[in-house]
Amino acid sequence: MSPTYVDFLECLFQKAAMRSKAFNPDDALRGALERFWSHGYHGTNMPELMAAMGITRGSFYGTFGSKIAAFTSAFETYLASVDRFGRRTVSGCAGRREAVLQVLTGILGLTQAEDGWRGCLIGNTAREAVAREKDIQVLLDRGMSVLCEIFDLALALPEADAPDLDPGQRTTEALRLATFLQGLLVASRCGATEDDLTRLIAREVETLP
Amino acid sequence: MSPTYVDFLECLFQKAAMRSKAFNPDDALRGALERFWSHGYHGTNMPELMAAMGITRGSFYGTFGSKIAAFTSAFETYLASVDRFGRRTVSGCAGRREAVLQVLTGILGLTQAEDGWRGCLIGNTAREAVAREKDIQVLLDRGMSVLCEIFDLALALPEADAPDLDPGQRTTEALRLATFLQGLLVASRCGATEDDLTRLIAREVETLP
DNA sequence: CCCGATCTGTACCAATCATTCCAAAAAGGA
DNA sequence: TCCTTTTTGGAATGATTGGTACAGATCGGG
Repeated sequence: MSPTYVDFLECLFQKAAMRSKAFNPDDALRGALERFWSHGYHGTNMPELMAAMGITRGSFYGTFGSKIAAFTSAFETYLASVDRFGRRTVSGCAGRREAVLQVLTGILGLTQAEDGWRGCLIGNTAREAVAREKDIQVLLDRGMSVLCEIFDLALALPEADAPDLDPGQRTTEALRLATFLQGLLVASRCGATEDDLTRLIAREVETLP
Repeated sequence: MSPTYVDFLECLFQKAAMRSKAFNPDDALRGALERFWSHGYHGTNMPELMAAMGITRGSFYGTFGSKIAAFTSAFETYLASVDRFGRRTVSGCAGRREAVLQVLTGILGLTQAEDGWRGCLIGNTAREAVAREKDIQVLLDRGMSVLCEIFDLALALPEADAPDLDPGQRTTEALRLATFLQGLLVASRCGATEDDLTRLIAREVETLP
């Protein structure tokens, strides 16, 4: 009997007695994200990175390949999380003002760990030398798009006593809010107090069309 | 005749046959600023820095002492320039809306060199690891204050068809504008087009109280 | 002219960078 | 238990970091 497609599939999926990994790559990636987020790409060296990931050299290079590759993966994880977080936040709100308020304070809250030093990984990376790399540039553009999309979703909610926004208006406002959010995170590292930030957000929500 | 105060002054100012420097320290500092501005602190190594300053190792360490000291001086230069630039811009405007528009577009213009990569040295530094240094933190706070002060000055101008702002209102609005400006510069590195930025600024000026 | 300070360039320092190699140890699958 | 894979950790890679030391060339002031 000649070998069949089933035999081929057997070969395709054969794991050949592979020992299961002792660490969870997703957990390790979350550790990497935590570190890159609070200390940046250049501010993280390999010993620190691998300590944050809970693995050693061999496992790191065997699984992730290089520092920049690990960063890219961690960045993707970050974007996916922000996206989920934003959508969940918006879906829990009734009106557009409330949604914008919740998203702004929510993301600002995410960034306040470590004495407000984490900031937003997108904005942080945008200022780093590594952002000159073309691959990273693509990630940054995607990051800003994710933020804009979330605000766009928030602005699509109806608001009592105010007419709905048309798509063009929404796009501009969404970009403005994403931009403002990035500014907030810079301000938080330049002496702005918690009170300042709250006041700025409130003012922003009030003047929303 | 006993030595007099004049003799002391002579000693005080005596240069002891010191040969005048062949380079202008201010020019060198401007070169350092140019480099730090576009490439950041960690993105600039000593050969690159000294090349940008137009001097060699001996002169550098003899005059500026260390990389971080040179950065600090360059940062001061930047703050002084922004301060002068902002005040001059405001003083050339009649109304508060015009002044804010001119300052925003003016500073944004400063930052657009090198394919928009320079950004604002204040915001750039805030995202770098070196910002954890206490001395640098002080500079950052001062930087944000300078920006706020300029916007405060702009907002103090009268505007036809709108009541003057009280000082408290001015302070909040100034912080908001400085924050927004920092966000603009992040956005400009994350795929926002020239047109986007112009639209954002216009929207900001329109909704000014 | 001459003394001393500045400039130039090279060689060197120890530390750190990301990365590779390897051998021994540990552990899961059969 | 045996085999294979993964993990571990030390050693070493070559490149680069900021900083120092020092020679000789250069030049300005007295």
